[in-house]
Amino acid sequence: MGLRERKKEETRHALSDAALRLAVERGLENVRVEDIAAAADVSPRTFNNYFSSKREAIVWRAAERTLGLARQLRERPVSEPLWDAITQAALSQHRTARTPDEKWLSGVRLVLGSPALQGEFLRSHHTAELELTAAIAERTGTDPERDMSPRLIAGAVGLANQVATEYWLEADPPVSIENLLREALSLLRKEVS
Amino acid sequence: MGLRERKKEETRHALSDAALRLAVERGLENVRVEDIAAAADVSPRTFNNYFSSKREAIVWRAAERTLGLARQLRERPVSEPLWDAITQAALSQHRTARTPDEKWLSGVRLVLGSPALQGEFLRSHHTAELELTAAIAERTGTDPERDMSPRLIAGAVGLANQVATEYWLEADPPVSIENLLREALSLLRKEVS
DNA sequence: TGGCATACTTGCGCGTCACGCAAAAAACGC
DNA sequence: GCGTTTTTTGCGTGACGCGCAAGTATGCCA
Repeated sequence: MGLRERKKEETRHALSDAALRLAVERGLENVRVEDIAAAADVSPRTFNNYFSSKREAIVWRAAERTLGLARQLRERPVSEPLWDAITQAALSQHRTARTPDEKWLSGVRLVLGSPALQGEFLRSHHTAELELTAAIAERTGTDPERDMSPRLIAGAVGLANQVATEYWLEADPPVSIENLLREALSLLRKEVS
Repeated sequence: MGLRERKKEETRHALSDAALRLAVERGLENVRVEDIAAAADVSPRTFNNYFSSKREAIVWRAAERTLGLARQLRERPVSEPLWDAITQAALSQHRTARTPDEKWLSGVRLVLGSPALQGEFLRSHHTAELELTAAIAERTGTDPERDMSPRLIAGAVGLANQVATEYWLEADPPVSIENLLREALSLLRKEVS
């Protein structure tokens, strides 16, 4: 990977980070694209070469996170039962981050609290689910064009993730997100009947 | 319901309809708020008293549709098993519209095809799911603040709807959406294990 | 029926945004 | 080094979202 591409990745991260940080600090409405660009030491016009809106920049990291789930799933032995593999892959997504990850927490709060960001978030999440669908279909040897089940399973996993996160955010006293996720996944198995 | 509120509803529908129609006709990018307002015979400024963006206006009808599911569910006898009631309520949502409902079809195509609208659509859908969650919790006598299952079931229903619609749109040869939805719901019951 | 209070509409103006275009600058390969 | 390709940047434009205050329609009670 040449200098060119490394720099691009760097800039992308810098912009996304700056966008999230500033938005958490002063609230989404009080951050102009100009500010983000300045924080990443780049011209305002360049910002739009990377992201087509503030929202997209803020949400980008979260989307990456979700794509990681699909990657993790592909790396698991095919001998493992599907649902187990999914559960492990999903759980490992949350283990990569340190437990109280304050930065992520404020990010989640911000995103889930702002209607404008919610839409962007759900959209990116939906896009990432396509990747997960492909990974599942590959593993089960199913054609996702004909059979809805890979898509449905991917959606169910996304749903579990989403709901677990929602409850984790509100939980008082705090609960570990791993437990919530595990519970959500197992409830989905049992209660949907 | 007084004249005042009736007129408001009327304007709201006129705006939403005009927005959808124009967007389908000329493509989202070629419709200005000004055009929508003109088509609904209202000042541009008034448009923003009803909707805070083009996207919101276009998606509004779809959101209403989803809220109907929750309403339908509440009207079903509590003696009926939950999953049956949900299935019937979901199916009836699609029966209210005439089968080939060309208008709805182009709307769906438009919405699912445009990234900007997808986000807005998913967001409104997500909001409507809260209502569905409440309806389910009420019916099962569960506290949705403590127990994730109503939320998960609502999400699963939304997912089935979404996936069924996606496949229905692509199906060649055409398949009835009722069958797809029924299949999605039953796959969710069985395959999530 | 008249008249007042309330709610809705409208015009204006401002700051911001997304993006096309073309020139300058940087990284690459030979 | 040097020409090529890719990226960054500045500028300009059309549109948007919304606050504000004045105008207009509706609801309601005497």
